[in-house]
Amino acid sequence: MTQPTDKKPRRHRSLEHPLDVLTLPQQRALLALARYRYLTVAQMIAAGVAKNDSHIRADVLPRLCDRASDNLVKSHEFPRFGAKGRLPRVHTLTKLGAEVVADMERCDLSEIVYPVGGVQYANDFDHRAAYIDCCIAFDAWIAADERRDCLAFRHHFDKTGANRSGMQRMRSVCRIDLPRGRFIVPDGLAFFDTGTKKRAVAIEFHNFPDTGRAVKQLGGHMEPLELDAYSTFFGHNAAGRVLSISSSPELAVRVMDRMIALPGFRDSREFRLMAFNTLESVKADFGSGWVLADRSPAGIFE
DNA sequence: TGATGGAATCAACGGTAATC
DNA sequence: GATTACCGTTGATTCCATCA
Repeated sequence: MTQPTDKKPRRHRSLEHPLDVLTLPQQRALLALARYRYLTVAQMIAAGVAKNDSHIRADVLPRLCDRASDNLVKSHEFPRFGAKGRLPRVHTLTKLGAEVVADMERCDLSEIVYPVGGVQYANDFDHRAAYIDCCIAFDAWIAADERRDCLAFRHHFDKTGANRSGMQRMRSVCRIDLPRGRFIVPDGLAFFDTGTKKRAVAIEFHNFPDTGRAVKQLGGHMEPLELDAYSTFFGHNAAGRVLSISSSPELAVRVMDRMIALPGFRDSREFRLMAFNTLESVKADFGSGWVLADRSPAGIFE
């Protein structure tokens, strides 16, 4: 750490200064948090909040989350460390932050989702952070072509109802009810327009080395695909798809090989509705690199 | 088993440009 | 000229992996 010097201290806008004016990066940070719920500084850069991490840490976030009482953003530091150094801080909107975003978007506060209970996913950090990386990449792909449009996007960590027994039990907004009381909760549900056709997709991200677990998870999508449950969910009449994203190319290969080895899968309708990719490829360009289990092009994003 | 390097984040500082 | 926003650099911190 650098030692204090006798030089004049660097000046920043006082945290006591009223929040009358938000800078553009601060506005972008609030909108990004409303979109993705949980963001690290690196993810804020990916989401276009600013180009430099130190700028976000030193100039953007302090005025949003280091105030005495009227913070718009809450930061959470995890007590544990990851395999490659410490885990980054995660930022979320506060209720006041959600109110500011609702005012910026000219919408009702109920339309702005923010985590009421704060950040509670230290054990799930890698999975959720990677999933949010995918969401940011998806939005970047949408924004890259004006003909594309995201019509709806739901995340598994968004809940409705109350966290207590009662008339409205808490449930994920991604829950898809199936016959005989069964249900499935994909990591994400998206409905978008590629510019040439509309697609309804369920997104699953795999970051565990346990291939069997990923295959079992994907196996749970067979019935919803057969029933076109994802398209029906969004009121769409074409076949729904499943997007399987693996944390590494090696895991993706193992998952595809295990899936294609399932009896009857290769000749099923669901085979053509399940596409595979890697996190690295998706972050580089969400719309490319998708293949079916036999490595043939999936053709979903054309 | 201890030393060392790699990887990643964070904090502090300085430079530049825009605005008043 | 002072203030502020934005960006880049540097060093500290922490853990894990590797090697002698």
